[in-house]
Amino acid sequence: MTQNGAEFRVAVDLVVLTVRDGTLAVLLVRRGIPPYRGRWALPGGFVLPDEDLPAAAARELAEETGLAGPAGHLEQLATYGRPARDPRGRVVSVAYLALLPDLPVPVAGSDAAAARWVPRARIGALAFDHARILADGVERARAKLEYTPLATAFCPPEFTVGALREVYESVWGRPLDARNFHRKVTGTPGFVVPTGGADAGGRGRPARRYRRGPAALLHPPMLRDRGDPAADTV
Amino acid sequence: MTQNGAEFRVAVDLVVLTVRDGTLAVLLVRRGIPPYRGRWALPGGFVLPDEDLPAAAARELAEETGLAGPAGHLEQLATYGRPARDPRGRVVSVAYLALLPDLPVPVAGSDAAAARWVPRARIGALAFDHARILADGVERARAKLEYTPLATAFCPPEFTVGALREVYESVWGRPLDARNFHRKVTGTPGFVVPTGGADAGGRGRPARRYRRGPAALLHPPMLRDRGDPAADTV
DNA sequence: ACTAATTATCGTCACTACGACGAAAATTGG
DNA sequence: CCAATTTTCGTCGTAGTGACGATAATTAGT
Repeated sequence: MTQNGAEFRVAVDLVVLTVRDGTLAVLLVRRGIPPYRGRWALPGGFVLPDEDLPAAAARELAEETGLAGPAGHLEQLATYGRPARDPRGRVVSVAYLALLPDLPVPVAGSDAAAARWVPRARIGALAFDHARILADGVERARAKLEYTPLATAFCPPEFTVGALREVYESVWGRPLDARNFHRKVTGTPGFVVPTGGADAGGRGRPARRYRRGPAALLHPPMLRDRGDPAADTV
Repeated sequence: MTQNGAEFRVAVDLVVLTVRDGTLAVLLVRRGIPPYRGRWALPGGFVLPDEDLPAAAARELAEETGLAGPAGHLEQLATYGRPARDPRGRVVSVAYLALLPDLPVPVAGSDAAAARWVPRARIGALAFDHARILADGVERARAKLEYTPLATAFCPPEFTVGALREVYESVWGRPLDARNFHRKVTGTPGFVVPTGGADAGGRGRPARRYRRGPAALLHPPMLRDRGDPAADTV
């Protein structure tokens, strides 16, 4: 045990995901200052002296998206602290994963430079070790769709089974059978509850609307086939 | 985004688990200095100025157990940073989860005060927020037994199906059917591979010996019933 | 208005996996 | 030699799933 610790700065970085136009998109900001000036990076910033970690993550999320309400989902992802990960010095970054519905288009930088939704397939080099953090975040999201009703965090409060299926397909990167998916979602207790309304205006038969159900875990889980590791277009 | 971060100290704390005598046990140390002097705590310490986080965790684990080799399992758990969690000041702790076979009895403090395996059911109040960290670690271990071959990390290199079942029963806190467990373990591709040897000396029929197989994930997972939330004797 | 295309929803069927349990094999302890 | 114990192999009924057929309810096109 070391008696006295060295001094570090602590940051939070956010992996903010949404589903737009049938693909997984990530919220990125373009850095306006060195290091990595001009490079795309995950939104984030330093933790304030008396600020709790989840509060810091929520604050950064609100600053970057203009969203404050309890919509979506926010959870701690992992912590990254390689000594050389930040050229400014020893910075330990606690990464958070946020899942949001598409609607709240990021208010282009209330603070930082331009913030944009970037489809995951078109992301190039990122600043710092953010590529790794992003990869970990996407994998976490993919895994959690299996055994939690978290996919609903990508949807507005009311949604259709088809919209929920689009979330799964976008995040997992593979098509699902609409009929089996419908059976699974409506048959798993507590996953979704019907609101009574219907969703007119679409092309085909109007779909019933649902809200997120009370279940915290899906039983049994909805397993993705890992036999054929999804063609992951990075 | 905040321009300059405040200064923090960064620690690693370890949730070290093993299975002894059919129960889950946790490695604890008795604090020799304030704060919480005399209280039991998770082993841990400050990260060195140029040390990577996994390296710090591995170092503390080696210091506390005398174990250096690649036996067992070590993974990052979560990070705890409540402003008031340490009376000495702002300390952010990155917790790691370690799973070890029973054999390496902790060398009673090469550095800290007494280190001991404590059965989980007999743990009282812990220092800092270590009770919460421990609870998170146990839940992580429980969950990972479902979909990974991680239970083998609690076993020596060669083990029997019965020993592996004891691990599951100890960690989950509920009995499993020996016949169905045997079918599942030997039938899941890559979970375990037979070594050819047998385990004489026990009471009943000698059991075949196995090694950990190449699989990283179990397909399909071995789900614990969550219907009846394990009588968790805390 | 009628038809084609489209999407949602309901059903069927075969197969896998699992829980509950029987039974045989192979040992130790008395 | 017998009882107890533990391992290992089977059996049976049921739940869950993938593949896919069929029907319902709408929009787009002619």
